[in-house]
Formats: sequence, C-alpha cells, structure tokens
Amino acid sequence: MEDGTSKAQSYCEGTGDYDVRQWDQREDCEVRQILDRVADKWSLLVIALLDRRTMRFSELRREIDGVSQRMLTVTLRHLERDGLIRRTVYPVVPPRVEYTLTPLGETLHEVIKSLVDWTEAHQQEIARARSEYDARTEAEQRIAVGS
Amino acid sequence: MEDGTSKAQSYCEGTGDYDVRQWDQREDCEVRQILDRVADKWSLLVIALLDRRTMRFSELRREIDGVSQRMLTVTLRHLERDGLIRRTVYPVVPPRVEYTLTPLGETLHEVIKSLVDWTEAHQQEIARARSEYDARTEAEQRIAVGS
DNA sequence: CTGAATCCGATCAGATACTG
DNA sequence: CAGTATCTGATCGGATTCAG
Repeated sequence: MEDGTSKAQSYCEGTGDYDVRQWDQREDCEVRQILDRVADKWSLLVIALLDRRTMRFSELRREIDGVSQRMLTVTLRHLERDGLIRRTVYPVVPPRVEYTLTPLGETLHEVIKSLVDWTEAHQQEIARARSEYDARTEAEQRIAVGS
Repeated sequence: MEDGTSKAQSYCEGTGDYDVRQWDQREDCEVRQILDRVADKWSLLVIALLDRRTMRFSELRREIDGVSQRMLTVTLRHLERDGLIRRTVYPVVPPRVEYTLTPLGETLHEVIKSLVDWTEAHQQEIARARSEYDARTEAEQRIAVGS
C-alpha cells in the first residue's frame, strides 16, 4: 500500500508564536508532514489545476504530462487524505471519477500562489547567482588541479 | 559531486500572467527547480534559523539535530548556489565559516513564513481529515475482505 | 572545525501487467 | 476509465573515513 505517514502520531501542540524549533525538528511533528506534502513534486501542480475547475483523473493525467499513472494516483490519495481535495465517484460504466479542491485546499492554493509568484519574480536573480557560483567553483577547480 | 541541477538549461521565459502550465510541466523550467529547492527537507529550516542571525556550520548542525553532516553541507551548498545564503570563510585555524541570509533569502523567508503559518493554522483540520480518511478506508477494507 | 569522498542500504518512482 | 499490484532500476541519504 505504501502509505506515507503512520496513523498514530503525537502532533506537537503549537504554542502560537513563531518559534522555528517548533515547526520541524521532529518527524512526528504535523507541520513537517504537511510541509512535506506541499513540497511534493506533483501536489502543487495538481492543486493549481484543480483550483481552476473540477477535473477527471485522465484529464489531470493528460494535463500534467510527465507524471506517471502511479504517481498521480499516489499524489491524489495523499491530497485527499489531507482533506485538500475531494474525490467523487460516479457509479456509471465506464467509471467516472472527479476531483475537486475543498475549501481547505483553496486556502492552501492562495499560499502556494504567493510562493510561485516569488519564484517567478526572482527567477533571473537566482539564475544569475547560479552561474556566478558555477563560474566561481569552476575557477577554484582549475586552481586545485593546478591547471 | 552529486550536483542537483545541470548548468546549461533553457529557463522558460514567463509570460507574466499566472498560467499553471508555465510553472512546471518541464524539468528544465526554472520555477520547478526553485520550488524543488524550497521543498527540500532542510532548506526551510536553515533559512528560518539564519533569518534570526548569522550562524556557523556546527551551530546549525547542533540546532537542527537530526540532519546529518552530509545533508547539511549539501543543503547549504544548494542554498548558496541559488544566492539565498552567503558563506563566509575566515582564514583562521581552526577554520571558521559563517552563514548568513542574503537579502534575497530574506524575502523568501517571508513567503515561507506564510506557508508555515498556514500549516499551523490548519493543523487540526488536516489531522481530522486524515483520521476520517483512515477510518473510511479501513471500513472499506473490512468490506472487501468480507469481515 | 568544516568539509569532501566513498560505500551501501532504504526508499522512490517508472514501466508493465492485470482488474472491476 | 480509473485504478491496483508487482518488479526493478534510479536516487537519496546516513555512516564512515579522510583531509585542509
């Protein structure tokens, strides 16, 4: 079955204030788990797509292209378990399954959007930093080797 | 060396508007790479810690506890390459290396904070969704097996 | 102290085959 | 159509060792 997180877990009670050491540090911290889900390769994309409209499995699969059937299934199950999306099965033949963002999922999408906006806004800056870093380390390589 | 991303890469030019299909879809998209970095298990924590003050390698290692030396090194290299943190080496013996958040890193921290805030705010809600999901699927299991 | 390099087990994820 | 199950190569990350 390959379940991601075990079921019985002490979820660290937040004190309310913003203490770094509170929101990670331990595997059994809820926040870390949620962050991992958000961090997931396909989750972001699925959420963004579903924010626009309800979609079927095959639609998602076609739209995302690059995702394997297996990984899409796993991703959807995780998101459903976390209450971020809702899965509706229509008892017809052939089967019809629709996925929708829940209200909770919609609020998450807002946050995700700000993250994506940030990356878009700073793309160039990061690209520049990278090439500078690479140039620097390459130069050091040549020195180390002795040219 | 185990480099994360290759160096020569066509970074997809954003059109400016918020189009889902623009910010992922292809491995060679900058945004996807940046998202992956943010998604990284330790990156978030490192950034959050450095936002408070400059820290040395061993300090970070002690503070994070759970991270291996190897992964901390890898994480720091990635963040440095992306221009999110600055690494300063003091030529003394024993060596002293300090890590600081760059201005770019500081702006990212703001965004991260909103993400963390979201997870904290909805912890309970997600926990509830999970146990409901688990109860539901367990029940289905029993039916399938036939009790 | 701050790493880099290597080894190696654990986990992940793609491909394939099968099912209601 | 919408999955599940299995196999397997690829990748990740911890432990260990060595070095400036």
